[in-house]
Amino acid sequence: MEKRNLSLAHEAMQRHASEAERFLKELANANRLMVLCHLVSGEKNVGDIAEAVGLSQSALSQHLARLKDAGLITSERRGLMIYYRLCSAEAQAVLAVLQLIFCREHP
Amino acid sequence: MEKRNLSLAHEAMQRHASEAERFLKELANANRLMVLCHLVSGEKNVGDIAEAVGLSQSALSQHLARLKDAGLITSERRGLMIYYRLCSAEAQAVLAVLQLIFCREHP
DNA sequence: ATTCTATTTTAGCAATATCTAAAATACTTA
DNA sequence: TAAGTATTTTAGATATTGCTAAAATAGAAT
Repeated sequence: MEKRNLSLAHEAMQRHASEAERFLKELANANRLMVLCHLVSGEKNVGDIAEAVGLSQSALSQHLARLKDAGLITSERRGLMIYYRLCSAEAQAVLAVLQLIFCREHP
Repeated sequence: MEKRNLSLAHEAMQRHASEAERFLKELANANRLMVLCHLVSGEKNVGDIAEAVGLSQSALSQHLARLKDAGLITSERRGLMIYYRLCSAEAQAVLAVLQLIFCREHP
């Protein structure tokens, strides 16, 4: 039973690690991080985000689709524009830690 | 001065985001995450880690070299074996958050 | 010195990521 | 309905990732 427990623990660890990997890969990109940081202060439309982040609309749209597919953001159309907002508490938690680490005034 | 401040802020944000990206890319891999998690409980040699994580020594060695290069771990030879240990408070902080998110008993 | 054990390095390959440019879609307004 | 605006989708090019297999190193033991 010891061996079986160990391999069960190992499989659980692998499963958790794979989930964490999928999650972290969404964040591990400077442009997507900037998008998410901009969304922390409230919803924004694509054009506004593109300007803030400095990306072509097409490139940004692909990032947004990815983040939405991963469940980190949601979108809502109102008139011509489509507004995106953060919807993941987990992402917000990690963003907060990253901000402490990388966005200090005096590193 | 407004425009210049904005672009300064934007450049600072880009710099921070790029640093965070480099950091996150090191973590955004299930095998490296498992390595780091094993090192949280203290130093280990390569063979032990390879067995715990289930990777070939060569593949593991390449991951370890990467993590070391990124400043997340250090190594020390004692006799035949080389021991690795975690040396990044930042990595530990993020690992702690990830554990809360992904390693709960009841998700 | 030769051999053994632990680990690293190199080369090469298949899969993934990310951009640009061009075409397509969706809603609005004239 | 035609034209305009906002956004998405597709295609393709280039770079990066992460493995395996084979060769190279480093220190220990015989």
